[in-house]
Amino acid sequence: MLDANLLLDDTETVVAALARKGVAEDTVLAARDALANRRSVLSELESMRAEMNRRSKEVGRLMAAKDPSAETERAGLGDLKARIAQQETRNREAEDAARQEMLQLPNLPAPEAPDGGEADNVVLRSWGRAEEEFRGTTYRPHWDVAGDLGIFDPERAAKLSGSGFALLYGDGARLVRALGQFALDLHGETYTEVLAPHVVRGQLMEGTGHLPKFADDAYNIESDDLWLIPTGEVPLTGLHQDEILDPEELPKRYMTYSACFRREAGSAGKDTRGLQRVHEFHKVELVRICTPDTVQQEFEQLLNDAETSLQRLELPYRVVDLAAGDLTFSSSRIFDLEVYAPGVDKWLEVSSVGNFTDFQARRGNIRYRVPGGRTAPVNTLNGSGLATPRVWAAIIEHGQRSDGTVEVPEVLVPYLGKKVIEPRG
RNA sequence: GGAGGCGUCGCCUAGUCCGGUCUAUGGCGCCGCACUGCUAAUGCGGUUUGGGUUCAUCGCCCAUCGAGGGUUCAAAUCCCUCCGCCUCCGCCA
Repeated sequence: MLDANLLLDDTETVVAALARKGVAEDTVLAARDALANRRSVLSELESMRAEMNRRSKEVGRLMAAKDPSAETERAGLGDLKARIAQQETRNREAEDAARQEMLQLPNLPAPEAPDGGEADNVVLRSWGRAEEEFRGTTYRPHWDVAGDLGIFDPERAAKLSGSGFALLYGDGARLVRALGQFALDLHGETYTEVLAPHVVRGQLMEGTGHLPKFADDAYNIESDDLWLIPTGEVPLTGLHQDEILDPEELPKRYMTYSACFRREAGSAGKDTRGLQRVHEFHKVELVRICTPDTVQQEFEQLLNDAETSLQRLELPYRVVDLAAGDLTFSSSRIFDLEVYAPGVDKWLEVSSVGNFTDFQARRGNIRYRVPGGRTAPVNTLNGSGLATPRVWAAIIEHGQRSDGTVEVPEVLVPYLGKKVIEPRG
């Protein structure tokens, strides 16, 4: 949620900033007008209530004094009561309208984010072997390698749950668990490990910005009015909803290894082969909650943490600075980490490290006590510490050998219990 | 799933039966000031949250006693629905 006062007092700034995210000026102005209208309706309602409160107390005094005019005064309040009821209806409508408009507005992009859309994303740096070095050698896609090893079975996955689900066996399954364990151990010094529910209230989804606009992307359990989390970000960021935190206890750093559920509505058939895009996967998510004055530093550390995971796994990756028009709804700045997968010959997005400034904090009502005594929204950040399906695919493609076996990165050996994955017997 | 109990401004707590001086009591904690060589103790004052008005302060106004409705001139208090917690029973890993 944007700061209502900023939108009211400095509409031009908001219009200009959101234009970079592709939001039409009319949309912003509509929200501004809805806010202004709500404010004037509420103001009117409040003065009516003030009058009612004053005269009601007077009735009480007159009745206690046995004053005969009490009954007259009491009866005279009926009209005011009716007018207040009408104004309350108007106020409720104005408030709902303003809220709906505000929930539709995305976060402001950071001034430093590049202009333009997806085509204008900037590759900041690369790590590991260059893409060109893989030319001249034939790499098979992970679904072929893993299929032949007998550790990946998309056909039966479809039988169980429909298209877009994964089914892994033996070392394939164990590799997922190894990756999760590896990432948790790697980041355990910095982050508090959390095991949170995978099923949450809509309020939490709204807090992170996944609702109401993107309801079609998430799985909803209607019978209980609950949602399957699309990312561990949702419960971790939601931990402190409606709380006022002591600045002494900030920053808070949490991580969770969780399943993630995504309907991927609208993206069917696009780069979906193998494990590139699945409805359910496992991920270690990193979340930081801090004050605005430390957010930049926390952001850099978070990016560094996400990169460290890939470096330890010896996977070549690049850091992409997303252009304003390609930023997600709730973010102000995002650095994507993309791993090069030689089998599919593509850069796979494996982590999206984002700064959400106070946008999620406003939606989720997460505040801290400013030294002066006032409260202010905190800042939130998150990024994948390790997302298994695409990293899993990259490891299979990089480690494949001519005899069909797969050599895994050294750091995973203790977790997998072996250096080479061989065909399942 | 069933029965019962409970939910008050950081924590504990009074108030709810019987609606109006509740502008929500008291204690603890915390903040400020005074006293004091320092600390402690003591005294005085302040301390829910959100919004509005104001350049800002002070002040004033509105809402807020788990949430949402209802009754009433008036609701912490009466009625309804929901949520959460506790105890017992059932079921179960």
